Amino acid sequence: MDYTDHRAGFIFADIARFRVRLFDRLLAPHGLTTSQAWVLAQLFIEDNLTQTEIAQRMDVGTVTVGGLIERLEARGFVQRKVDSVDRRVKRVSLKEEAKPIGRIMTECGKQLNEATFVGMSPEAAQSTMDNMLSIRENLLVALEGDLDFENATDILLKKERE
Amino acid sequence: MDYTDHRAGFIFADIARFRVRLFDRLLAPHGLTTSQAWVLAQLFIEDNLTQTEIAQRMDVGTVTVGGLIERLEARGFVQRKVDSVDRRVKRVSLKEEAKPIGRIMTECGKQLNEATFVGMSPEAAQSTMDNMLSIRENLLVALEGDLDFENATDILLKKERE
DNA sequence: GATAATTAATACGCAAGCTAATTATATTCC
DNA sequence: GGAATATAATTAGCTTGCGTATTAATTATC
Repeated sequence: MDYTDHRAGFIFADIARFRVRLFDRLLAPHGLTTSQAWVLAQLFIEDNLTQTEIAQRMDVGTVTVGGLIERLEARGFVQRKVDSVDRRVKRVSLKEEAKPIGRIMTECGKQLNEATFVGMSPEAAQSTMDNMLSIRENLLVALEGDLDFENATDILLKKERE
Repeated sequence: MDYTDHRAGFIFADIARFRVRLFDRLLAPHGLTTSQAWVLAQLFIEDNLTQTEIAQRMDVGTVTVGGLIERLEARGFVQRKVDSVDRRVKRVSLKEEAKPIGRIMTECGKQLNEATFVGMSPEAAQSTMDNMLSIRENLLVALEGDLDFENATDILLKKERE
């Protein structure tokens, strides 16, 4: 399939959806979803973060993070405490119950990655990831670049005039 | 970043999310969302499909497709008619109002792909898409393969016993 | 020191994706 | 022919993600 093919665009979405489906399956026995595990992963990297900090690191809205943490709190994995200095912020910290989850998440991630790269050489897998990283940066630039996209309708009209 | 890095997993999700955000922005002036455009794309390829057929082609549940088509119908882009032979099925067809949307979608997709592959050689872009296609197939196999994943907890316990 | 602007979190609503359960129709198998 | 099975679509409920507006608290400005 040519990479400019319009169907190519859906491959990115498909892969993400399929990976979430698989990871959800792997995590379900432990009462976790993919996104919730993602939040926990942030806290394993650095604990006691603000909700806004977590949202920034995940490139997601504060509202979304708020909901995720609410469910994680209900399941007893994390706790929220109002910051003593700035009473607007709530700091999220891992509870003891969450500690064993870390290794499970790592193991599930490993299995998912194995399934993802089946039949590919380590070199091919690595170069794909490198390119994916570039693509991610490109998209971030496009998103922050205040949408320098030209209106599609305008372009079409212009073409017709030619 | 090493491709076995656990953060690598989030790149797939990030790219998909970012691309949807951008595509939604491009389509918003035309009253369409990314997923709705995806449905229309199926109908441009072949019109008068069953909801189940659309769901199969999109690798999505029939419920999701039902909702998407309901909104597309409300916007006047498609219509649903009960099949004359089998009254259980509803056939979805494009209305005249949807026809001009086709070229707009193509143009938006082109812009999105350009933003995606900025700074990459056509060869790199093509090989990335080839690899992505393999990955997509791998994940489909894993999904349909009735979950041959071993329970992560069991694996961890086994390792501890060693 | 009061007022304005900023910031953190939340409430609310929409769209999308999933599962499970329901309804209506077809098909298959005694 | 009639019961069991299968299929198409829908309903209802959950999680996630986004946008906008609101509330509470802090910081900046005059």
